[in-house]
Amino acid sequence: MPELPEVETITRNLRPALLGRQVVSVGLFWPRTLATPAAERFAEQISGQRIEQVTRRAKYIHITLSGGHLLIHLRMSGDLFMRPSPYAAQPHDRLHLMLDSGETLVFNDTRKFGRVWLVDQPDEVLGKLGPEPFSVEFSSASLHTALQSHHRQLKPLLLDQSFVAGLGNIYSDEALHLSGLHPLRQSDTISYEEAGKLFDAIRAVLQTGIDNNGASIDWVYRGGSFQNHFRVYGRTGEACLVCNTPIQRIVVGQRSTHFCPGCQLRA
DNA sequence: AGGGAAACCCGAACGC
DNA sequence: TGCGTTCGGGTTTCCC
Repeated sequence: MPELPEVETITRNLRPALLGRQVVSVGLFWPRTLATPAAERFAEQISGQRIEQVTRRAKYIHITLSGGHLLIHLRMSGDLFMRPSPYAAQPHDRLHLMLDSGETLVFNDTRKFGRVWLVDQPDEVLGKLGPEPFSVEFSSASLHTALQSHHRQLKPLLLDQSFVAGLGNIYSDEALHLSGLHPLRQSDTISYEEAGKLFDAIRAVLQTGIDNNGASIDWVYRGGSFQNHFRVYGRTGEACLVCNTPIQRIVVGQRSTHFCPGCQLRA
């Protein structure tokens, strides 16, 4: 389930194989993968375009083309990788982009949640995203202000991509534990000092994830090792690494939430 | 405005 | 063993 560190890793790995290449042709095996535009026009619109930039914004992979922008969201089970052409479609392959390099960019997605956009303006897709966690716009002070401006539980707020962009279920749980904050705390009760701890924790868990090439969870994304550093995620009933209290699992906003009742007081 | 639920999906895990 | 059921995960959309 690619979150920011996993997407960062995938983007970094793909960039050298994509930069400067031209899209020769397209294979589309699950039309609903295309969020926009219409499937029948996608191939003709993207063919012949050159890849000028490969970056990441939140959990989106942003491929700047000579005449547009390709945005890819892997959602739960999506994966993106290069294979030598010609490449016969494998189970769960949704989209192939054949490049002039003799390689094919493969979008494989078991659960069909992933989406691809081809737009003129990236903001059509990225416009509502909140601050990038590592940007200068995101600071201890801005986080505190933003927390004060809502009356919401911390966990769902961290998952809200318009609040801060890129945190998923795993990294939210990890950040809350690292900062010692209960997932059900109301955002407007967070002090300036606590906001500072949360800010540091968000950056720390994401950076550790990136340093470990992301986390290998499920059978989908592989390669990273951050799962070996989880403090609470998936450790229900196991001892907290800080205070030995058994990690508890609750459901918040339909999402499984892991926390330590010893370190993360609800007060 | 916030929160709950459903929808989109499928393989793994579980229950019998 | 084999079947049916439940679950999880990111995001959007709808409803209260």
